[in-house]
Amino acid sequence: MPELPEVETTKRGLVSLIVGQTVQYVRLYRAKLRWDIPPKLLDILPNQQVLEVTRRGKYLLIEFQVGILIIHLGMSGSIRVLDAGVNLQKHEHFELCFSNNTCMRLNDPRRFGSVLFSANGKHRLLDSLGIEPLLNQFDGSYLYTQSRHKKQTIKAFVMNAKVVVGIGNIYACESLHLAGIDPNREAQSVAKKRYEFLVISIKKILNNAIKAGGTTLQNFTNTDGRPGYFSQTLAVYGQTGKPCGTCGAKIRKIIQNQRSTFYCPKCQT
DNA sequence: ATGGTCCCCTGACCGC
DNA sequence: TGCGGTCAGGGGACCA
Repeated sequence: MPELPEVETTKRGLVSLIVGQTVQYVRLYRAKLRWDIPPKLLDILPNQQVLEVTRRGKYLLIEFQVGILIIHLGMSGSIRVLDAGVNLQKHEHFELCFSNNTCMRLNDPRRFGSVLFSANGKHRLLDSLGIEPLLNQFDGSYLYTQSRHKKQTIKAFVMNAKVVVGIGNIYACESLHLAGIDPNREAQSVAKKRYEFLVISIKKILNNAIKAGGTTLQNFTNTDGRPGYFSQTLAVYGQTGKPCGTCGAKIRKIIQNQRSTFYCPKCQT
């Protein structure tokens, strides 16, 4: 579920709710996620204060004096903060309970998410990540340079986290549509001017989604427990057969690298 | 190095 | 109401 805007929205919720709180205890209800949640967290985190909550790509980073908790929501993960003692719901696998009698719970039905820990603040999964798409350094020149000699499709290219983080399937489709670029094109065949427009499109799409609180899809729950998202208009994603808002042609769905791609065959060239 | 494929898992939905 | 098939927002591991 979560793409960058959802993770960013979660991060903002956590900043307001748990920064400064001290962990009282940790509970592990089901350790088997993508990787096992390290049981040592039960010993390490109690009495630790949450210093900061940040985001790198789609990873949430909860910083403590002793190290950082690294959380990825995978396809179906969500986090909420609620009063301690509220009945455990299905698929809630992990919780941090704080001394102010609230707790942060991770819910992840498909269990593609992960909870990791790093004592020194570094992690191999974070080391190889590309640039943040909302920073100024992410611009047309950067993307153009990275794309040279890349034969993969431009859609796979913009979704490559080693190039730029946080652009998932929905927003890759939406950004390419806004930029008028055919997702089937080879990355190396796209001109610099078009990359400049693509970068502007990516930033606009992501910022709009963050402003909207993320895109509502199935089971995302905001950190305060309310379904925090309202549906936002998607121009192409999931819109197979509907008329393109730009040119009126029918939106088409294809499969690229085992993922669905939605695009307008007429105005994306 | 690069790029494509596989797969982890559960739930929702659709057609019969 | 049940059953089987299909699909889903991620992304590391693995293979050519």
